[in-house]
Amino acid sequence: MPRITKNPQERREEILDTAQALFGQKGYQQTAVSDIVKQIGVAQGTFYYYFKSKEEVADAIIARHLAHMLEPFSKVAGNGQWTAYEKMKVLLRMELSEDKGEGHEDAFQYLHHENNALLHQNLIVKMVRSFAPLLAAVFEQGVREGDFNIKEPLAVAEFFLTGFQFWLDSAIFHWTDAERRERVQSIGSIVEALLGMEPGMFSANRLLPGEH
Amino acid sequence: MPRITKNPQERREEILDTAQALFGQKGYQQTAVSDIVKQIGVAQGTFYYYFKSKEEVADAIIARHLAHMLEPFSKVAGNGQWTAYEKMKVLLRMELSEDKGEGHEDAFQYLHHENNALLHQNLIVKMVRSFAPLLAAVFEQGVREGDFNIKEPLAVAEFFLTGFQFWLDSAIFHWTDAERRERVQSIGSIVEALLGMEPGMFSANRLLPGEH
Amino acid sequence: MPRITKNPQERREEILDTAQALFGQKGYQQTAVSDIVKQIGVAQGTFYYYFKSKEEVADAIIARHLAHMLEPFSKVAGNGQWTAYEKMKVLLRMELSEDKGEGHEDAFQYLHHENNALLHQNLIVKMVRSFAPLLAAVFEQGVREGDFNIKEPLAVAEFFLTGFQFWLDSAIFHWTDAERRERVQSIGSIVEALLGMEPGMFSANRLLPGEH
Amino acid sequence: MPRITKNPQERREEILDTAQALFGQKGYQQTAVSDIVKQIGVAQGTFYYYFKSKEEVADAIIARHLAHMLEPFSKVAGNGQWTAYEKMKVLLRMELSEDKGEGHEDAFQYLHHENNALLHQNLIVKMVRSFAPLLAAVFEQGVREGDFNIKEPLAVAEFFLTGFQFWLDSAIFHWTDAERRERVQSIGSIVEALLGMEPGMFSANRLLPGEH
DNA sequence: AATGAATGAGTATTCATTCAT
DNA sequence: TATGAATGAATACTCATTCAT
Repeated sequence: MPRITKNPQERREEILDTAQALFGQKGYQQTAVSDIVKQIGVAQGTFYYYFKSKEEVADAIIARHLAHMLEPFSKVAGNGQWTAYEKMKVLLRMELSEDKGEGHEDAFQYLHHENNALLHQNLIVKMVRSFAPLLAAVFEQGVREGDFNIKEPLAVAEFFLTGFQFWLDSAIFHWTDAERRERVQSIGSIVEALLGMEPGMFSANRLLPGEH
Repeated sequence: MPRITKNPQERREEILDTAQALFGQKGYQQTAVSDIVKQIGVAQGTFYYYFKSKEEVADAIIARHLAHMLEPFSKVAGNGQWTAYEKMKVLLRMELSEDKGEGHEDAFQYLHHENNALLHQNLIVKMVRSFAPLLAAVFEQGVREGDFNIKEPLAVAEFFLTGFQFWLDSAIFHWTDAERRERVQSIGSIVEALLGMEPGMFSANRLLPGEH
Repeated sequence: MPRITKNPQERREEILDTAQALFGQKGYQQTAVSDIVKQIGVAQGTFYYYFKSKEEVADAIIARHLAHMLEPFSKVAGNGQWTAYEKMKVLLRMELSEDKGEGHEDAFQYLHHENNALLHQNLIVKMVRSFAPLLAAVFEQGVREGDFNIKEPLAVAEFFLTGFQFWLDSAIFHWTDAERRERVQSIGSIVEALLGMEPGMFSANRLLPGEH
Repeated sequence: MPRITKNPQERREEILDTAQALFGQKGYQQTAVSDIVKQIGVAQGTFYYYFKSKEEVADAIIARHLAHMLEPFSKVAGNGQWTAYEKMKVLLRMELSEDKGEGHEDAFQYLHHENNALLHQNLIVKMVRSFAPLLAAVFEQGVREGDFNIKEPLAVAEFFLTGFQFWLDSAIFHWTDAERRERVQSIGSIVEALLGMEPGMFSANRLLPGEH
């Protein structure tokens, strides 16, 4: 009831953050707009002052998420110092680690709610489309450096990202923890094959935490 | 109003067929149970006499679809005469051909309705889970025959099926026809890499229609 | 909560009656569908089982109302015994009397709620369109009988009904009771003029209650 | 964002003009206050600085419209030179002509949007109330001049204006163009009857464009 | 085996209006 | 004069499912 005016930027983020949290707890469909505004303590209309629809919020969250993921990925992929082989090791480690850094694992858990499958699928599609060109460039670098042996780097990048993201997604495949771990163990040799490398270059013990 | 009694088997199929047709026209969510029964000309209650829920119908349709696809796949994979290399060529051709045989292309178009993404995702997951062991056996055969060079056949089979099914799905990736065709062209060399084969063994002209 | 099944005819009327009563108390727009079903004691869905929308209910009420009014009107207009002059006297008396018979004055009060102006306007338009041909036939009869002198009976009938219904409608013109009474007094001489009659044939004391 | 200060008179008119234009395009109810201010390029608050409510704007537009119509009407009705018969001919011609002069036909088209029926009805009621006394005076003049034969000139004026305005309104009666034209043809003889004149004095060819 | 009337939970969205600045 | 962020009330409609017959 008391009218609290905020910096529009701030208010927008506030709505985004709250929506994201609730989507994670109850799923997108199950979260009512009224849930969101009640939690923030603003009027229903305020929500619609900032976003045209509930869907637009979901899109904005995904876009934000995508940007968050793209940044470190492109930093590594575009690094001028490293060899392609080193980049791949880093990228794989990044993607495979459960812990994405300081608290981010919570921030994006919302996608793993089983009611968010569609949202999730859309995110993966967008990721593949935006990461693939960067990854293809790394592949090409690797070919020039003599470590990779590969034709059609862009197609392979897309195929790999697609398989990687969907296959290892427990929310999609309903893997148990053990099942997922087994599959993570196999990723190394799949990458080696796809990139035409010597076996063992991406052996699990070189990829998983604890290695250096 | 006229009460028409039918053979239960027949009535069940009638509901399944009608539901499938409508899912294809409007999508699963957008198809109301009332749409289905109205089209058939029976009462709402009749629907629930045969199925516990709308979801059960979707599951039944998917199961039916899965069975339809599994049959030719396992026939090829389990064939005692062919080499693994021959089997792979046939399987790839089967999956890549737009025309899945006698009229079936229509029967399963329903999955390509953009509102059926979730149904579609579920089908792919089930396909991967049931096809992978068969495909892995073919891989192992190929290794024994000296044509394939591969470790962890089951993991590779799963990974490949996942990538293949999701990546080439226009309803999921929103590919244009041209975009999809490009990607189909690249599949051959991806398979060669994954199976550790000589380049060119699965070149597009050996896979696509017209080759023998 | 107890499920009470009724004869569909009966249930339909029940909804219509309740809606009409509420429209009269609060106006069409101000009456929520939930108000209607709560009053009856059925579920929201029951309403929509019988009517596609709230508007359809309003239309049905108006149609019913129109039928109720058309019946006595056409009985008089089509009577084989009376002269046109006698018919006109009876019709004018009917329309001018506040009391439309056995309790009907309540039943159709809903239109006079100021929030029902649009509904009301639609009803008048429909009335004019359906009464005019009957009235024109009476005019023609009067001409044949030598009492009326009139060209273009249909146009005059439409014009007269329109003027009559709108002008004397207190909800539209916001007349006070006194203002309306004055105007009712003048109707007789207007009719005389329109029908080309001798003055005094429809003098107020021949039209209003108390006369015979 | 740039704050543009204008002459208050000007700004007020700007709002009125814009609102009128939008009411004509989408109807009163369908036009949101936000539509109006967006079109002008001012803030929501500015609207409410000039008008207490959306309804007040509608009232102001109608009042303006009424004034525009009243002026020529009263000029003719109050003219000292003409006979009542001449005045009536001019007035009828004015009202029946599709083209109300220099571009005004566009300015008031808004009323003919079918969603403005209520606005329209209100305007007609106000017109009747303000034109009737002027018209009654003309009737009385005609009686004195021996051309009209009429009792109760005010009542007849009100009745005539009401019938005329509602009956010939295509937005209210949903007349087709042809239907409306037929009715316009009949107006002359209705006026003759109401004013107790000789037939033919207001024959269509004396009223419609082309006559002098 | 079939009917069909009845249930009832569930919510995104609009928009006129206010008010602190 | 003007801004624009914030308010908050208000509701028609869908549809999967049930159940008495």
